[in-house]
Amino acid sequence: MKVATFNINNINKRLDNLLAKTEPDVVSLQELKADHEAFPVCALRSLGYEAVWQGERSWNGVAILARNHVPVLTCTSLPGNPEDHQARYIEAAVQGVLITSIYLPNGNPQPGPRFNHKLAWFERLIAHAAELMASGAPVVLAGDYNVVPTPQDIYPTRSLDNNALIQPESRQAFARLLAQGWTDAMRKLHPDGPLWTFWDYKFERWQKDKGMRLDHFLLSPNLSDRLVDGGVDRWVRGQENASDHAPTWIMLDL
DNA sequence: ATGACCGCTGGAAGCGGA
Repeated sequence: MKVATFNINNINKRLDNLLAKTEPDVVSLQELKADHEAFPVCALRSLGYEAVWQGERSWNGVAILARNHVPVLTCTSLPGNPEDHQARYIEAAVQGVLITSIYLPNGNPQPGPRFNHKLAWFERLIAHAAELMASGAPVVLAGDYNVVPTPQDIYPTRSLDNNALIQPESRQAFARLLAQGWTDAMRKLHPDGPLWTFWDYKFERWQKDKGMRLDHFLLSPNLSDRLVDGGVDRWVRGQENASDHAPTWIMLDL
């Protein structure tokens, strides 16, 4: 089973290049930037994908696609705060594997209320992940975590010292999540070196290959030894009208 | 770095993103 995660930065602007070459079995999408009714159901179906999604006007939006299968929806929001109506979490089962699409709040500027919101959201994710772990189900926690887990996951710079993505609190939250027993799939496959999944639109970051690793796959213990391959489809970031993220994928031998 | 990008809304700049 090939699973991809992709912050697409508006699904209706980038449908053409979404699934063309890599043919993943499951896709976790973030930043649909589409109202619930504007989700391109028919276009995706013509490409062979069924979907579950949570849309939102203007911002956010998450989806899970499956090729030749209908994802079995289990959750359309992260438990723990009934007042949180942003579309940042969806969860579904595909062929017996529980898949998420996580779009964790960015948290800038830091410090401030937005950063506090990010950390609070992270706590809810940690609590929900603990329940998923305890269930014993095979789980892939896929998504855009908006966290640079370690210094090796970002190009050398001091200009982002105050950025929410690299703060100790953000990194500690990610580490606490991992400590439940999850495996950081991409780092397991590629222990050393850059694994950028995002390059800022500004300042020629793509041309200079100054990126960061924000999109992650966390695997439950019963899936970690099923992991056989994974990578970043960097070529997608180099296309015209690209998202500022590149699709990231793993292969599980089930 | 006092940062030049992109997409959103509304119909101009301002916000959010990371």
